Amino acid sequence: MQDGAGAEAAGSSMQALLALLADGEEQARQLGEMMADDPWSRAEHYRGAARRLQCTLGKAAAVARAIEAAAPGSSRGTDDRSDSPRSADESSGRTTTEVQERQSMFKRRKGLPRWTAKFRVPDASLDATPDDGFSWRKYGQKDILGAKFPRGYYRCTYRTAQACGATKQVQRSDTDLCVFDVTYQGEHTCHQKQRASATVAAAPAHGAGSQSPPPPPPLEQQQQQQDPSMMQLLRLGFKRVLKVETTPGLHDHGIGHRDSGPASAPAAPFSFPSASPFHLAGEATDNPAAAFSPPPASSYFPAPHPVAVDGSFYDYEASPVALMRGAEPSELGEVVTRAITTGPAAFDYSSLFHHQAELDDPHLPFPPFGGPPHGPYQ
DNA sequence: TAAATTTGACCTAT
DNA sequence: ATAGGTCAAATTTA
Repeated sequence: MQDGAGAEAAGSSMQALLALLADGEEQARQLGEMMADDPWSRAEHYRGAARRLQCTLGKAAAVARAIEAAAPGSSRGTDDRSDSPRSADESSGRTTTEVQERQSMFKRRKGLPRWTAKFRVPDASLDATPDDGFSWRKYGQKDILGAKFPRGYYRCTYRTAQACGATKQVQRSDTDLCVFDVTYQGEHTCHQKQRASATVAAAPAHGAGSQSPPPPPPLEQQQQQQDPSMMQLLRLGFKRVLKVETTPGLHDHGIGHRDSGPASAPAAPFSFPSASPFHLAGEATDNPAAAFSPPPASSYFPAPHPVAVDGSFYDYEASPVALMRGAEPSELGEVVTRAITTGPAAFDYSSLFHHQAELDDPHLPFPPFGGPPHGPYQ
């Protein structure tokens, strides 16, 4: 529902925003070319380009905020346009702005942190789904090429109520009916409390919730570095470099990043129930990648870590694994092992994760710092 | 009756 | 053109 006045006002701003974004895109592309053409040139070049890009994106963010303020409700958080009828949309009545809005929305979503987990249910015969204690709402199902089972699409139950953009995709393994590959995207910003008891939904058929908390990521990889918050990073002017791990064949870097600052994320977006129904599984069946995760995840958890429950397991995978699972390398971007911010205060678990950032622009020579370059947004 | 799921159409990216 | 992802009307469930 777009309110007339607001929408109009937003219209021109939107044009400006789009223009700025286009600029940013172009600048990023140029930066990428600079890199490609002259990989040995001095850092100043890149710094300058990065600064420009930063500036542009900062302006874009400002405009976006202005739009948001002018037309509240019309564009909620990550995505929300629940009521724009699509079927009836006069096929041609779409304005280019609408189209672009939609596109940018897609990209925004694409940029959300993404990680994968495997769940095992005790009984393959049941069409059970793993339950991690979070409340999800199924919004779609799709047959996937090459997969025996359809993939289920879920989003946080509180998506509209609390503008929580967390989503997940659940895919039953072709080979092991007890196993489910669950891909999470976006962190929970809602205030729902993760049910600690959640038993792997051995739960009969439907009902049951779903699962998956983005708990502690598998800090595999040996690398450990200080990972200041993104804002800090920006403040440092990209000085501090995150170690990026590239996947064979690729040379652009993806960097896990936190999308919009936890809107109102009070503290840790995720909580770890003292008794999670899952326990990390190192036995990721087929992938050698499992070899990467020697350090028992448990050692990273400050507190009681997941406990095994009726044979279920829960484990995180980093993109390399995903790669092995047949994902498109290009779609994976790279993995960035993020370090732990020692700051006890605002300890954000999400920074522990291996975010699988997916770059929209493969030319981007540096991490997609989605954050506005100017101070802490908000 | 409200909330959740199903399902086919629609949309975007590749 | 195709595959994957999302929407929303219809339907089912609580």
